[in-house]
Amino acid sequence: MIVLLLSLQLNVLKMDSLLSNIKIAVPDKIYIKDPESSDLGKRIIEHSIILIDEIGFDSFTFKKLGVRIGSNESSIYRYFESKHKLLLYLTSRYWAWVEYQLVFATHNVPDDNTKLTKAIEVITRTIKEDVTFTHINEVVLNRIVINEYSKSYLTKEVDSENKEGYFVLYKRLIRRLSEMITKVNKDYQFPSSLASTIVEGALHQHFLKSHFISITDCNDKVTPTKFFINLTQNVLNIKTNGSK
Amino acid sequence: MIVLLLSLQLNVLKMDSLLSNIKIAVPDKIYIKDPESSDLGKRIIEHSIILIDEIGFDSFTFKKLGVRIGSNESSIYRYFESKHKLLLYLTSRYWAWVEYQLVFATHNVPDDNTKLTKAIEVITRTIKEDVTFTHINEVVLNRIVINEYSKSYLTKEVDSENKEGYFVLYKRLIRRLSEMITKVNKDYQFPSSLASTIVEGALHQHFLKSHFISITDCNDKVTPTKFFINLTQNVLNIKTNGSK
DNA sequence: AATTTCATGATAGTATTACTATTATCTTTG
DNA sequence: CAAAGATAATAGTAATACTATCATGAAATT
Repeated sequence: MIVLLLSLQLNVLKMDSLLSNIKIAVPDKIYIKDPESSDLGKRIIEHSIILIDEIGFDSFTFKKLGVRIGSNESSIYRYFESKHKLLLYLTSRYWAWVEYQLVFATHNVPDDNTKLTKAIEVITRTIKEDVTFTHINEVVLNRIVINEYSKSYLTKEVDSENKEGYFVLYKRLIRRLSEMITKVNKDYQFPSSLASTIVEGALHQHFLKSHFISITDCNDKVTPTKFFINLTQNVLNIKTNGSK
Repeated sequence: MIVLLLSLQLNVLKMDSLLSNIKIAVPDKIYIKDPESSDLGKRIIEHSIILIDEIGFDSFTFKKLGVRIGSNESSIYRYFESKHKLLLYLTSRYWAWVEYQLVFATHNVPDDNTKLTKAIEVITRTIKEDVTFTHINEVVLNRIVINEYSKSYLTKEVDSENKEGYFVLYKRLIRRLSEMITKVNKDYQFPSSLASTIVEGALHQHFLKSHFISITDCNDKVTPTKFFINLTQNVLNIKTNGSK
């Protein structure tokens, strides 16, 4: 596992203490050659995100990406053995980034309930701006996750790929949320299912508000965040106090 | 729209009254030629369900299906213009079947809360036996929906296909559930989002309990049904009375 | 300065997919 | 019995998802 530094605007000290806690990493078997290790690799990541967003993962090919970045199909294959692995890589980085944001937003928050609420906010919000100034555009990557993430695990190879560790980031984020739920209400019987429902459900509600508005209440004003915070508060029997 | 009779063991009178209410139908543009209208058509449906379950939708091809049913690839193309349309057809029939079960299980139930609970049971349960004795195996079809349904709408063509009416059955089921939620609690602000979360979330929990057990509490004893009934009761502030 | 290494590029090739088109054959119905 | 309609067989196409080989150019090593 290679530790992957996310360049957020933090001072070094804070970053260090956070990183020692969470170790953001992408399982190294996902790629053949680390795309962060070269200029071409970074261009592959940057433009694959843009291309997949534009034409959809199904129509996306390494050949088209090659044309886009002025490079050769065969060169891209030296980094990723298939477009499926590329998707796995991109979405892993997304979940790693969300986990980082979650740890950052919730550390040093003393009240467990406020902490949970902040966690749900981070997980369910619409990403509006490209926070980091790297080759990865989080706004676009978020759209890809909404539109394509399910395809990365709805395969006949899930079980073997799960064993290889390709979904650790996703699962760890959900487990983190699950633990926060349990801290707020020790007697609640389904913390993991609630957590996985929030993470998956948020993606789904974001999708619905763009394509199936008749089966969601979410829109630009009523956000998935509001829906899931309200839901969680009710499910865990939290008395809403006046404070936001 | 051609009305599609589901051969359940019901007396004709009851069936008539139910059908007049719900009109179970598959949008006819989904297929080129109605597969119910011929023996070959029915074999296509029956064995496509089995084959997709066996090898997964991604590896499924009309050529392989042709070999399986001792027919020719080109003949299958006379019924469906693509395997994507076939998926749309199969899943539409699934949702139509669930809707039918839902209407059947909830009609004449006077108490709104009991009605909602029964509806959630129908939507979230594991299908254990092949109820009908047609060419469609609902147990296997249910597995296909769990593993492949998302792929039918996570495409660049969703909006145009939605306009063509390919997702009406799915949306109508969710709207039906949404209405039941509102009847139980008129003040609840997110009935549609709750309904879509239950339907999608149930599929997801079923998937998780087969492949990612560490992020769900569901298993053979703790069913997705229990989780979602408990969740809904809490979200809608329903006081649990002793009666089951 | 020569050489080895290494990353990338170019080209070719393969099996499969997702179809379309045409023609032949077989079955049903008038 | 003939015509119509359904199905089967065959061929063909462009694209996909790769693999393999060889060339080139730049950087690092000797």
